[in-house]
Amino acid sequence: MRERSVIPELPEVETIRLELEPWLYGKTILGVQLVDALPGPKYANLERASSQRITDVTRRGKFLLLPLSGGDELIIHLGMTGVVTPRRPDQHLRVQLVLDDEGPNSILYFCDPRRFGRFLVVPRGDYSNLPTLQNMGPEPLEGTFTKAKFTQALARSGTAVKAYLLTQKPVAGLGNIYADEALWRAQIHPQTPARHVPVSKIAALQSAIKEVLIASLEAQGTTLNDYRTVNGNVGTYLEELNVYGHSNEPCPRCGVQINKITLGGRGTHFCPKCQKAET
DNA sequence: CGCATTTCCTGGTAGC
DNA sequence: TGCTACCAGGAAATGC
Repeated sequence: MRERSVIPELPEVETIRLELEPWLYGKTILGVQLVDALPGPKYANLERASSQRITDVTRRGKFLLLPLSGGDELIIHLGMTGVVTPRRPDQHLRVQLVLDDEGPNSILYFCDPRRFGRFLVVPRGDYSNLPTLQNMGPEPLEGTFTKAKFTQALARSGTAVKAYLLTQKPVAGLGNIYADEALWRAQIHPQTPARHVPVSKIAALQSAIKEVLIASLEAQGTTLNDYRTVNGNVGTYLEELNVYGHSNEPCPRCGVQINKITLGGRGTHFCPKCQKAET
């Protein structure tokens, strides 16, 4: 297990899931403690995890879902800065899970400097207190992400397509980085109302989303800052980003300067020439 | 109900 | 150097 600094979207969460699986699968939780965090909805029912066995390590969008043997489910969302690690962090420790494991991996630490993450227990499959998970669209890399469903979802919203992608409703797992990258690939202006995305470009957007996520998964995600103390691998997709973080640099496709605007309160990067507004 | 805006939170950094 | 001000953003809450 490693620590890493990312803003976790689907590729980063899946990379983390792949590392967690061999560690956590089948382990029993012996105890759980909240540390430097107040009880509340972000840590709901955590005490229930104790004495249950982790029967699977799965993911839905950006949520890690760990079904437990007693009929519950442990849900971990990393937010912006959440880290799951067997190494005790120096600060910002929020939760520790004691596992029936010997040696250096016997405690799982959840560290979360900005406190945007969540670490809670629900009855298995009961997402009524997690509306984003409850209303989440299809997994982008599974067969359920069809052109027909995607077209219908886009038609339902007049919101700017970038902001709509971030709701997780048309498709799961996109965050600020990959939404910008996918729209650039498909040559769609981020401000275009979702239902005005030309029919001729919907398939391109669907493909772009899959391509960007697959390429990032292969690179083990994007690591945004230059942690020098990290041991272990660091996602390298940062080098392959075309627009995110590239404002005022030339568009790799046409050479025109990349613009940065605020959309839905989020930094949004696009090429004003390749990505024409549809209004 | 639909959509836009604000809130949460703190490390990093720009500017003085 | 040390201070202030501001920026980053996933999801939920709030506002209209």
